[in-house]
Amino acid sequence: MRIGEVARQAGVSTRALRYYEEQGLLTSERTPSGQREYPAAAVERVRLVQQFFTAGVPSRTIAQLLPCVDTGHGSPEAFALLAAERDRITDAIEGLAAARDALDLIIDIAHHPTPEHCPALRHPAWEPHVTIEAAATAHDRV
Amino acid sequence: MRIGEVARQAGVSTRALRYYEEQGLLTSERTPSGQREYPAAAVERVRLVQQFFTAGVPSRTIAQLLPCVDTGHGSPEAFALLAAERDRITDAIEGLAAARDALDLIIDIAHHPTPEHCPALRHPAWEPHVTIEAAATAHDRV
DNA sequence: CTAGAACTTGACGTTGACGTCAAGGTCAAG
DNA sequence: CTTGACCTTGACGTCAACGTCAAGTTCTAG
Repeated sequence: MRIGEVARQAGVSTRALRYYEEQGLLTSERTPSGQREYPAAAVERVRLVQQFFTAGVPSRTIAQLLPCVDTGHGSPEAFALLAAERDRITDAIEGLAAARDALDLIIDIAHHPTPEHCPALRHPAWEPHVTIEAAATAHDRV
Repeated sequence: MRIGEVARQAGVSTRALRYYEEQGLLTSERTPSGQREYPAAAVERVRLVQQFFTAGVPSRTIAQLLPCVDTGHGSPEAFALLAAERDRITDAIEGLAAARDALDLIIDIAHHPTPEHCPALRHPAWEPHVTIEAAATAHDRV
């Protein structure tokens, strides 16, 4: 496979694939003319890399994790790195869940015309004069 | 409260607070000499903003959400925005969970010296020659 | 009154994962 | 052989959420 096909099947840009290679996340053979040639497994590889990027893992860290994926074992340092990333992701999930709960609360309040039945959010609420200005500005923008 | 105290209590930098104000996420009174003066509720406000940033909500979107938080109700567009962000966060959580599961699987494999008992991950694995190079490079770095 | 901590605006720097344009070489079809 | 899709390297642009420095003003403690 050449780069365009991998990009299509993995759903990323060719620029991204060259960037991955530059960062040591992906390798390629070269044809005599210099074009990159990938095995079919490259598509799955790219999807895995994308998954890590989505999880907020930086490329340098991914480059350290991938050998463990390939060999199926790792040094103690790599193992610690794996665990640290896992914990970091767990924390990130909790942060996201908290934010979603906050949004759900806001949605719930906004869904009922009488907001005073839920003082939990209104207690630390903002000053009224601020609200009015901000609401007006937002109304112009939305 | 002045800006330094809010920053300390909220656990952010003063630069961040000025940035929030610049982006319309935070307002302040001014003393006659021009210094910013915040109510105590500003700390909670900043924490909420931080929570949204953690969830990956950009400042422009937060600026559109906050009026709903303040007033307790929103326009249909704002309501749709709330729901869309909630869904986006839900998807992000799923992505994170998937990445964490992938890491857990890697950790599990790396934890047992015999990786062949789990062909699920090794099937789409990378070419061996790539693995060796990458592992050596990673060993140098880790 | 004076030192120093805290504050102001303004402006440029940083980081990461690419986008995008430039200026070409390569490959398949007709 | 030519056209057009696809590929190459190189280099600069982007965007967001601040960090950081500059140069000056203000508050506070002694």
